[in-house]
Amino acid sequence: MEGSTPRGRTRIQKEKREVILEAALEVFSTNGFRGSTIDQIAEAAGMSKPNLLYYFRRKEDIHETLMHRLLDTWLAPLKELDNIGDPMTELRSYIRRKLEMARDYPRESRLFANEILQGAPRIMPMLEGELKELVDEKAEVIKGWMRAGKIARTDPWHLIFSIWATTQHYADFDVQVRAVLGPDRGGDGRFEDAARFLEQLFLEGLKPKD
Amino acid sequence: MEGSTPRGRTRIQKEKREVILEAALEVFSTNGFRGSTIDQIAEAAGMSKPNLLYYFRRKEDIHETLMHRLLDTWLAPLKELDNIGDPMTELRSYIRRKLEMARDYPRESRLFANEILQGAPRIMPMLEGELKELVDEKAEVIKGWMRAGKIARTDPWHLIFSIWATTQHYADFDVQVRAVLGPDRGGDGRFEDAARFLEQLFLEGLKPKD
DNA sequence: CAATTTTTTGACCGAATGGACAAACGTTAG
DNA sequence: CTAACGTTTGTCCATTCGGTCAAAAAATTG
Repeated sequence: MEGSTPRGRTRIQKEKREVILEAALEVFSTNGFRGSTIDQIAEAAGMSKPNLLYYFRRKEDIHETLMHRLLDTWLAPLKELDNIGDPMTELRSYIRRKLEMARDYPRESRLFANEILQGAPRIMPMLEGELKELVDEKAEVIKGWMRAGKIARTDPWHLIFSIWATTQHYADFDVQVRAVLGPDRGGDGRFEDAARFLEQLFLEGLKPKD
Repeated sequence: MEGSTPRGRTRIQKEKREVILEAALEVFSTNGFRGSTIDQIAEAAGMSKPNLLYYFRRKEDIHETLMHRLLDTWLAPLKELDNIGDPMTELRSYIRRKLEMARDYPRESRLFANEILQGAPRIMPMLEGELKELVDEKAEVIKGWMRAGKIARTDPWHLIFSIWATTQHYADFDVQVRAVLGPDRGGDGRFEDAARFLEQLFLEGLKPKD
């Protein structure tokens, strides 16, 4: 008597749904929505296509579930940006957190990038609603820092964009970064280099003028 | 007796191929390679599918032609970065040129982003060859500026990445930028704001320490 | 164990897709 | 006008894809 799609009731259903979402994240993030097939996801999840469709009735349902989860964790770092504490310290840790997310959750970053690239057909309302509100709110915080002379005066929105762009670049354009840097700097060296550079760029670039 | 695919010989063939490539750029850049269909491209080009296939035998041929052209124009700004002239001026105009390209050729940017996101299956050799060489060469130029005390010491590769990331962001994530900024700042206001912000960020952030 | 419910699968379907082909159409040169 | 060549299209085909369905297999419950 529940919804026609099996809701995560039994233990086995919850587990299988997780397996599917994990597999779908892998597939969607590298092939995009239209470029991914249910068969691919099913194979990556180690089950047959009809079996997968028993847990998610439509391909879109998987994608939608994935996107909803994503956005929660994705915006968490920005939500933590607060005006309790030194502005420079706040910014530094925001940048670092975003960079860590690019390192630890590159597939989520690519999934998001794919969606935006295609014109954000499925999450436009969220961008214009939830996201815009959050960014506007944080832009106000940053403006406060500027008025207090704690950081240089500049456009807070574009500041946030540039932090997004630079950090997510290491997830979305990973193959290009690897190709250019070569196999030399393997492992975490690359991450630390990027962190050091970005800290310097943003913290020096935003030093108050007097 | 020429190649089996009609090479751009007659005037009409050159024209039609251009029409097709223009249409394909539009379609590929918003739907990705796998997400685009020959029918879509044909319709956008105002011709039937078999007619399109008369000029390009396979879907991949269109994409390949597009990617080759793209890379030439895409790397042009970086090639112009030279050590004849003031480093700060050089950097400023490089940033501006890249930003102008994001504004004037967003589809090309998205086409490239799509390809990289999918793991760059078709242009990997170019990334590891041509691109890496060019970047290494320009990194050397930038290092020279650092040694001469003209700009702050930092990692030149990551500097280049961050310029790419921030400027291309305005093309690749355009819908997100629009959604967050709202309809207010329409027209070129947005572009000028971004240019001002990025100039400030990079030029202040790279000011030599003494 | 038997009854009932949940999970899994093989077979199937209609639509979309990349591509082939031969016939028709148009254009131009002799 | 006609032969030759370049261009266009309708039709067709094999494959892939998203999704259905009934029936088998497990698991759960009494």
